[in-house]
Amino acid sequence: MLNYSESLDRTFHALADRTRRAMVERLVRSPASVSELAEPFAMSMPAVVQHLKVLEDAGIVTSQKVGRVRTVQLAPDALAAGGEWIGRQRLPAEQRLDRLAAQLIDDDPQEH
Amino acid sequence: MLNYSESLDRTFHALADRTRRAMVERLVRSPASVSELAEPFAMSMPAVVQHLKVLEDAGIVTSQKVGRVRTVQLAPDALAAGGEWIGRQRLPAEQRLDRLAAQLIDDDPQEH
DNA sequence: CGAATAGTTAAGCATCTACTTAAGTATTGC
DNA sequence: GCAATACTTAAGTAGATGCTTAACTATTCG
Repeated sequence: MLNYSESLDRTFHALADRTRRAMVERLVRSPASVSELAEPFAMSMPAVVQHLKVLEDAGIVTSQKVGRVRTVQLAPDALAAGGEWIGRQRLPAEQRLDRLAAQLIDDDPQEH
Repeated sequence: MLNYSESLDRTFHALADRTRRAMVERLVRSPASVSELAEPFAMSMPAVVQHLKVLEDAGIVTSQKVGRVRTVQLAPDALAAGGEWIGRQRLPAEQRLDRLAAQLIDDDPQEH
């Protein structure tokens, strides 16, 4: 198992490339083959496969090959750790506003 | 102004390094000088300054120099765009669970 | 079987990244 | 003024990254 920091390194590094983000956005809709994922990009097949490897090493996608087709899908909670890390880095001022908002909603649920 | 994709590139790239993430975590507590930020790391001052430049180029921190001291602080909503992008990439299955949870809370606020 | 399809492997290359050391420039305190 | 402090600038380097082309393997279809 990877340590937490290394895992965040890989997650954020994987997301730091627009091609890979576009692949993730596509995979939110449904799983896809490597060719389907390659189709929108003016890029060789090996390049696409290398991007997929980065996503897979980061635990963002999983894949399995059936026959000659590899199907790639988003891992459940793929981006949870990254999202949570970001969520934690809020200025105290913002956190206070968040708590205030949460409290208003809690106190008076029928008003929102 | 940068386009959205380029801005996400920089944000996620900035966060893909544990040294820079540690700096962000430190800055959540309060603004700090370059030397204060450098202190936890076994790294030369120029290396630290280069990391800060990456964070600043990504819009995650801002800084200004007064006298010989440069003070660095987290930008308000520094990570908002990155957090929102991640938030959007949820499998439909997870989104359904989220909506279910939200609905349960809305329907029955005193029960949680 | 033989051709088309889907992906894989290997090698090479320009550029970027995360450092380093060395030398410089403003401030500030004595 | 002069030394200490707090950066800053410049130049260099090993290794990672994002591609490429070429050649290969496995599977499916007619």
